[in-house]
Amino acid sequence: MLRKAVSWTMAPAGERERGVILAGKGKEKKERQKSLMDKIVKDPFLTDEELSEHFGVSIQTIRLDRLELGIPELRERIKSVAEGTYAKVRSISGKEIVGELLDIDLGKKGMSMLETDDSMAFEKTNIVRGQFIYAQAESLAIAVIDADVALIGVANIKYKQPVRSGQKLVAHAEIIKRRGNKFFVWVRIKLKMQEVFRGKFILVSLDE
Amino acid sequence: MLRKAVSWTMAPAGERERGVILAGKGKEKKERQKSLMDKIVKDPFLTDEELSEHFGVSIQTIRLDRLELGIPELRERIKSVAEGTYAKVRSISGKEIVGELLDIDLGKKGMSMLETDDSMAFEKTNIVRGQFIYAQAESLAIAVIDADVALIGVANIKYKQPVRSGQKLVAHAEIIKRRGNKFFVWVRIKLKMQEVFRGKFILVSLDE
DNA sequence: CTAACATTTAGTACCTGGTATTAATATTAA
DNA sequence: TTAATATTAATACCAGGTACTAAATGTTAG
Repeated sequence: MLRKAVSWTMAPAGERERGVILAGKGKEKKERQKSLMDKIVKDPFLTDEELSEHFGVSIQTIRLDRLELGIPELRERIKSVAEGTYAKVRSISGKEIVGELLDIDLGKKGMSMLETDDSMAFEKTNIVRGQFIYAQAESLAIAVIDADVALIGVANIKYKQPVRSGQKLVAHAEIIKRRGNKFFVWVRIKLKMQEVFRGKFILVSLDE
Repeated sequence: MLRKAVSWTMAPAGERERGVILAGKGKEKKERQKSLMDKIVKDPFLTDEELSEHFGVSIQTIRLDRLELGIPELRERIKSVAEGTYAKVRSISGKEIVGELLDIDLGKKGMSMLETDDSMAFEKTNIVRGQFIYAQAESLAIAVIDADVALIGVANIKYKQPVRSGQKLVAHAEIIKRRGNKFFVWVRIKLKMQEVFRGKFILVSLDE
């Protein structure tokens, strides 16, 4: 309908760049937007009102800026912070066993499966960090000990191949020796037929 | 007026045993509230509307329940999840390093501190799980390598003493040898003056 | 059976922190 | 002056609530 009015909001300054036209006011805008982006990244919990006070402009201007910069509203920002972190935290600190327990023969052996994902890997390479593979092995080793609580004494570990996120790891643990309250457990982790990790754990049962 | 119609949808056959109906109403409420609390704790992102559909009651009932149970509204729940994890998560998965980096001399050595807490320990014994100590060591070893990405090849580890939650661990890492893109790093973790962990990491830089 | 009570539902006004749209007003370069 | 750009304003609307009032519907004791 009123093409004129609409065309204003449809032509964001950052994309126009008609040579030398931009000066004075345009710079203020660019600087504000840069600073705005920065501020919101640092503190996603700021409302448009707080931002408008900080920059000394109207709320509408802040909203236009967010629109042009593609920054979502407060609630969406908070939500994504919450969602992004909710799952991760549970997986690393919530449970006792890392991965899914597939089979267990208490006091003898056990098997678990870990489906790796991006949150476990280095961003650039998609290679899963060692701590997650280690955690799978350690927690399975503890699980096979038929005792209420067990604790690692010594571990001797070898990472044989890098693992990429998305790959499924299957761990086998076997108690190979027992002396009193000390258990010697071998854990091998395979990716398909390839062994990617092996380690020897010496665990100490703390039961009386 | 609409009450009759609603009461139909309130009796989903399987759940209301006619024989026990005498003791009924009060227990239904208590059970629903217990279940509600549980559900919200597990998934804080549920709206009252979704909850009302799940329990087959009106939105108002859900709100009354929340009021009685002291459960805040959706936005407050999300906000507290976001706020609570915003700081923590950066250290465990957002950043590459576990613990706080105290000092670093890139390519030579580094030092980090990890304040252990209950979430890192076995509930019964308060003994910190090995994976967290390991993660501190591994991530520090990676941090001292002056390269964009590094990956663990082999690790030889010894846990010398159990650590209880609440104790502060100080890790020292030192590059002891370098051969091409392979780095040999020693990491020692101490609790006060006592050494609780030592390990040798062989890291491979993936930079071209 | 009925009155008293608990439980549940309905309806309304209001709140925050927005979106989307239209329009008016500065500012400024050419 | 004129046209483009930037800012502000005003309005209608939305989700997901709070707070409150009123009423309908069980439930149960007497």
